[in-house]
Amino acid sequence: MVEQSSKITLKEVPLFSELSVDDFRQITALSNLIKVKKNDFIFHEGDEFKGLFIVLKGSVKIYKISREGKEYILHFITPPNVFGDVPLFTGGDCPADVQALEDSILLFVPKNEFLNLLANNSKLSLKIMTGFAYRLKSLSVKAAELSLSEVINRLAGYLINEIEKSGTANMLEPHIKLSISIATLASYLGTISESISRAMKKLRDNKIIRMHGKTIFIEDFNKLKNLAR
Amino acid sequence: MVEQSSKITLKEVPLFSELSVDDFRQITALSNLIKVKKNDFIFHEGDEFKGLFIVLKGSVKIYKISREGKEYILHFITPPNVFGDVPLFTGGDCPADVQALEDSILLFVPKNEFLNLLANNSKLSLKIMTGFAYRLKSLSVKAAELSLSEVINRLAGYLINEIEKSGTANMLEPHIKLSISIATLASYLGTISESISRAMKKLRDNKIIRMHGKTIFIEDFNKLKNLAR
DNA sequence: ATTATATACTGACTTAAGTCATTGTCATTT
DNA sequence: AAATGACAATGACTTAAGTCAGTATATAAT
Repeated sequence: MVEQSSKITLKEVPLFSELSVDDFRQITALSNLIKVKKNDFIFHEGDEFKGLFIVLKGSVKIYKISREGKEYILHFITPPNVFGDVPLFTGGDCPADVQALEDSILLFVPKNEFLNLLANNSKLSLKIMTGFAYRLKSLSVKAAELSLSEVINRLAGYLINEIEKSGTANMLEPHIKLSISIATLASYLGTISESISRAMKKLRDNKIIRMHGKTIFIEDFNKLKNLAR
Repeated sequence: MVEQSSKITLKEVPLFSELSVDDFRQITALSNLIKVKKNDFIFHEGDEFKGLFIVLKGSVKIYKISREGKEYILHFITPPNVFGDVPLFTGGDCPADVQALEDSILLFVPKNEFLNLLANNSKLSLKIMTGFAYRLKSLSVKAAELSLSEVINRLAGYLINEIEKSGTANMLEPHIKLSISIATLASYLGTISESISRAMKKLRDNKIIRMHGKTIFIEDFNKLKNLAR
């Protein structure tokens, strides 16, 4: 998920690919590039909402934090995707925390600029709607899995997804490189690192996966799919 | 949540309130009214996606079901709201199950009709985006709560929300009428009816709520808020 | 009113997964 | 090569919440 970290130029941001020359000039004039280091916070839940961000390089996590400090990661955002767009429409303050998972470059677009752009650009609207729709779909699955599936099933689901993104799904031995720590993966799957360790061990013991460092080889894709439902 | 079941006419559907006379005529010509009885299924996960629905009267639940038959309710939809709009943008089949919670009247709009309408109507786009944004926000909270909070905290959060919707939040004793069964509420909160019964009992024992049949009176709003975080 | 059927509540028990503490394994620096 | 620090794995134990079974209380039907 974090591997595609090559830098993207503004013109390559799909969200902006259909803008008129004038609109594009306006956006570049009013937006600004923000460089953040690994673990830097972009904003916190409850902060005043000022505008949206596009990830050009690196990756960030969008997450909620409990009173006791436990975190649940809603989304990982990688280039060339957007975050901080929801409050454009709902109003209110920042609804979650955002932190950089690695050194990253973001483009910040002030909310009013973006809304003006949106009013006159149906293609931009369609992109926002489509992005929202995909996120709703993935969040729906995540929420349902938290309620209906056990840790090992959620882990299996995550691995299947990553395999599909990796393009190795049809190879003899599909594989992925884990680009995040076990603890981060645990936060994303709504559990703790120990439970992920134990679930991974079960998958290894049952000859469903094999691990070489951070690389996970899928030895039995069917069994894994079956676990993921 | 289900109490506002008075029937809404097509002109009163906010989604359509800004349509031109021509567009409105077109929509009414190509859409159709569907009457469903309590417990009727509107569609199932995996069914071919044909278009979206607007709830004019009654209410439906959007839910996912596990292999073992346990259900998790993602949303309740009441008038004048929409469902089945996500696949318009993501493509693919119906992503969840939908069942009527009571006798209901729905308006069905075929997907291509709606997409045509959308292409020439920026106000309609804005409404869709806003609806998506609110749903993303509420689903984010639901998912995070499943991971970070216990049953009693999620129940407290639900009660707070219902109280706020009821308009009795500032009365001496805020109250709501539970319009759904304990089992349905449990599915919405990602648990089972027994656990909701026990959580309710705890709230009663601690003098946070009092119950008269289906009506719940909040005796200590602050304590309830504190439980909900 | 009386029975029937749903829904809700309660207790006893089990289990998945969390907590805590310890040890093991890397990767980086000196 | 040794040492440091971060991350990962494992074992022992606890706990929230699930399962199962039985009872009580509604709501509806005769």
